[in-house]
Parts: sequence; structure tokens; C-alpha cells
Amino acid sequence: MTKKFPSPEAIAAWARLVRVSRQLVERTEDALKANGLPPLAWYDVLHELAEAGEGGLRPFELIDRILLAQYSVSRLLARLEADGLVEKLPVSDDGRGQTVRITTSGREMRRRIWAVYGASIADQMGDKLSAQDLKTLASLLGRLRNPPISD
Amino acid sequence: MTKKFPSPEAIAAWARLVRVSRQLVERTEDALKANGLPPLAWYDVLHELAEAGEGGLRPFELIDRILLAQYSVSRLLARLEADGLVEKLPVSDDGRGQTVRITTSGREMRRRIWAVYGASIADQMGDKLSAQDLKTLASLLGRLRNPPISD
DNA sequence: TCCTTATCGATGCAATTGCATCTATATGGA
DNA sequence: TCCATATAGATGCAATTGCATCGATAAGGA
Repeated sequence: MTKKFPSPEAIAAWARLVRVSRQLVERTEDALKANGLPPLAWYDVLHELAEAGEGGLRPFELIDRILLAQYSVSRLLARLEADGLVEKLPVSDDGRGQTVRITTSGREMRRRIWAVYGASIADQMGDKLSAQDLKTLASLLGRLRNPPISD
Repeated sequence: MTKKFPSPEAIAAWARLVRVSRQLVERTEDALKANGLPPLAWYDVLHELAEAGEGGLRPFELIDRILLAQYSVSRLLARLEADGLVEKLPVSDDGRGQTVRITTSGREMRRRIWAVYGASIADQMGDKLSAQDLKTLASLLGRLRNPPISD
């Protein structure tokens, strides 16, 4: 960690970034709760698994994609399985592991969550900034990532 | 909640925003932990109280400034008090309430946290974007806020 | 004054999270 | 083959969080 201090612009941008993202996520979580739906993290997993298709994903692959701790994923999957939204299959060539696949009702739940989640994104982002501004925003944010995304 | 779907640009910007802010905050929290310092939330409170000066702040005023639930603030203040970083004073004209004031060691702790926090902001934001880009970013984010900030 | 309602802050309890560690299997070298 | 080490995933326990509610004081109207 370099020993130095941030510019006023960096501080202002940081504060905005942290505040705004918290507010947006919170509003979305509230909307989900209000509709009796599970938290965003569930969507993230269901989304990744839906993308992965029939082959499913190993839990450790999921850890890379959604950024959660190993134990968080382990428990999240246990809850999803208990709700019948995913199924765990033993994997032939690695006795330690398993493959997680989304079920039909998992896909159904994903759709129901998206109805609320997508609307929340539209309300909170699409309605506030033009397509051009959204691209600029994404690009600037991409440069903050680690590793940065140039696009 | 309007029933509609977000544009691809809105989805991309949302994903970036959520991911990047999570990553940045996480790295900062890790840096604090690595230096044996308390979480960011402590800094937020100490910062607000330092700004407020001798008069201190009522807990409910703190709730407005840092966006935390009432019970979170109540417990956070209890921990800060237990660590001698803040002190609670009865308030004369309202028997229900109290005034919270930062102590000398609270100011000291704030400085120590800032040494790490500020460096993290500089590393993660100041070094990645120009002052102009940081202003653009803050401005775009401001328009996502509720209520929006025009600047 | 009395009563109803609102506000301030704390807290019991259940659920969730974080940390450390565990079990089981895999891998690679002697 | 045997052993040391690494990786996959689960879990016990303590700390933290979220929800609901509580106790206490305040405010406002009848």
C-alpha cells in the first residue's frame, strides 16, 4: 500500500460511488423483499447457472464468477438446494467435488426475480442517464476494476 | 415500481457499478483489517462527529448522515463508547435522547484509520483516473442518487 | 389535565456471516 | 507405494445483523 493521500476529486468520487451503489442495491433488495422474493445473491447464482446450461458449474467456479467467500457459496447453495432451485450432482473424475445445476423451478424463480430486479435497474439507472452516459459510466468504472477493463 | 425492462447499457452499467464498488470497499476493509483497524463504518461515525465539533450529534442525526439502520447505529455507538472513542451525554431539553461526542482518542483513531483509508482511496481511485474523469464519474453518479445531485 | 400518538434509543431473539478448521480426495515427488 | 502437500467443500462457534418490539419521554389535541 503506497503511503499517500487522495486528491479531493478522488475523495468526492469515492464517496459518491460508495453511497450511491449502497443506495441502489438497498432499494433493489427492498423491492425484492416487498415482493416476497429472495435476495440478489440468489439471482446471481441462478443467473450464472442458467448461463452455464446443462453442464452446470462446480462451486469453485461459482466463487470466481460471483464474488463471495467459499463458505458463503457453500451455504448459499445449500439453501438453494433446500428450496429445490438447484441440484447437486457428484462429478465422476473428482471425488471431492460436485456439479451444481439449475432446476426447472430454479429457472422459474430466476424469471420472477428478474421481473423485479430488471424493473429496479430500469428505474434507477435507465431512467436517469442516457445510453451514452451509461456507457461512459461503465467505462470509467471499468478502469477502476482490478484488473482494469479498457473497452 | 414501473413494470419495464432495462436497456443493455443500463444492465452493463449496473453490473459494473455493483461489482466495482464491492471490490473497492472490500479491498479497503481488508487493508484496515490487515492494519488491526476497525471497519469503515467506524470511520464514518468518527468523521461525522469530528465535523460536528464540540456540540456533538444526536444519534438520529447520525442515522441521516451515514446510511445505517437505527439499531445499527445504536450498537455501533455502544461499541465506540466501550472503546472510549465517543462519549454519550444526556441532553437537557429532551429526556429521551443523548448527545454523542468524539473523544480525544476517537480523534486519534480517526487519524489512524484515515492513514490507511486515504491511501486506499488514492491507490484505487486517484491513481486510476484523472481529476477530470473523477469529476465526470462523480457527476454521473450524482444523477443516480435519490434525490439526484445536479452539480 | 388526560389521553392518544409520535419519536428516541435500546434490546431479545432468530438468521446470517466470518473465521478457523475439518474431512475427504487428489496430486506429485521420493 | 508411501508420504507430504494441495484442493474441494462443509461446518462449529462466535460475532454481527435484521426484525420486531419495548420502555421512556415528548407533543398535541380534547
